[in-house]
Amino acid sequence: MLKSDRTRQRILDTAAREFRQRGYAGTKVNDIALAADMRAASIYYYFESKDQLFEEVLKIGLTLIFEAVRRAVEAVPDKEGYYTKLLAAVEAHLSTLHEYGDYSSANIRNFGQTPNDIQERQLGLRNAYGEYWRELLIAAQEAGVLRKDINLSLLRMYLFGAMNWSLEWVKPGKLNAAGLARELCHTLFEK
Amino acid sequence: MLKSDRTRQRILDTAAREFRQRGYAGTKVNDIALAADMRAASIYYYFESKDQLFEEVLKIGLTLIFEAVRRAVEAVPDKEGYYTKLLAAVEAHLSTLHEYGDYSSANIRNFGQTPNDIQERQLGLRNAYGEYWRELLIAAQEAGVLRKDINLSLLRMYLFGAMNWSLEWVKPGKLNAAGLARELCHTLFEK
DNA sequence: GAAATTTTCTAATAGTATTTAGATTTAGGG
DNA sequence: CCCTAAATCTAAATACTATTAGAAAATTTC
Repeated sequence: MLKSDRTRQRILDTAAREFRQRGYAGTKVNDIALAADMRAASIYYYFESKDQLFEEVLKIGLTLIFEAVRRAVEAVPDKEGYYTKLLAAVEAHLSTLHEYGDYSSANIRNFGQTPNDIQERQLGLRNAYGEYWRELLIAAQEAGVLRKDINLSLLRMYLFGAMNWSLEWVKPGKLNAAGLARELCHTLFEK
Repeated sequence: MLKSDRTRQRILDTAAREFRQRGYAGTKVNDIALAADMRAASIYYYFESKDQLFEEVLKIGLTLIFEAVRRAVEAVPDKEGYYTKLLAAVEAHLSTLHEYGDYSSANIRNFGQTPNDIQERQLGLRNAYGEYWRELLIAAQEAGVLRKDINLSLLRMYLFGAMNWSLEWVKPGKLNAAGLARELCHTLFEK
């Protein structure tokens, strides 16, 4: 790996941490630079503006989760059924959410306070992820894992809320994604 | 009501809206002032600093919900049982959350990015609200409304997440708190 | 190991933010 | 109406912030 790529990655990691903790406007380019052990001007060698760096962090936060969930669901053999698929999806979402907690949290915490033009460029990805879950839940309901009288749109929103909120209360390093996922699915779905 | 009190309230309402939309650091005293139809300096007649104004908004956001939930639960006659009490609590949380959406959302969105000294002064209230729910859920479980094998700490966190996330997806003016509460309780609890 | 390229730094610019001081206006009671 | 106190404003002090230009240092290439 090129040095340049490692530096770029270090800036992104540091920026994610700062954006998570201090918010979009509360994070100063200088904070990121000092925490990454360089001067503010050097950031501009890798990113054309603070906004572009922020957008990149947002995108990574969601992309990592989406890909992990998709992989996890596809890895479940069809014969295992939809309860197992849902469990895998929830566990993948939770474990990636926390493994890349600075990116995910930077995204979740700040999205609603992000300038409109940035929000709009992120919407495609967001909607795609929502759509992926929508279809997963429909399939699960058709397979009998969810009662027919459950409102899937609501269920999906409740599920996102429950999962994402874990960033606010799970103590760092204390994550047991499998356990959390098992309990959540146990509460929400029927085997 | 005194003019002075109305102006103070107008500043608070405007500040809550701005803090919700732009975050703690992203909100400028001048933004609040202009949106409230005055000059920035006038804010300082009512609040000693931006921080103090922000703290006040945070506190209101949580206090209103706590009080509404407590009242709602107490209004349920004991003979109705704990499913009804839980339903009342969820509905009160949701409807207050949205009725004072700027305050609640300012609190929920920004708490994690708030400077430490402010966070610490808010913790008492937060913990008290958490404790209130903890006891409510314990009582419900003992009454048989929640299975004995459900982990109540987790359930409480999932419940908070599901409820609070609604601020991010319920369209303004489209809230049906009773419906949302019914569906959420239907999914999480057993009658 | 010298030249070329990449990376990082120092220093300056131009624009904004919070907060204070003190002047000015507004509102209400007598 | 006038006087006082409350409320608001203008203007300025002081301190930050994102970004750029161009020099300096480090790294890579030959």
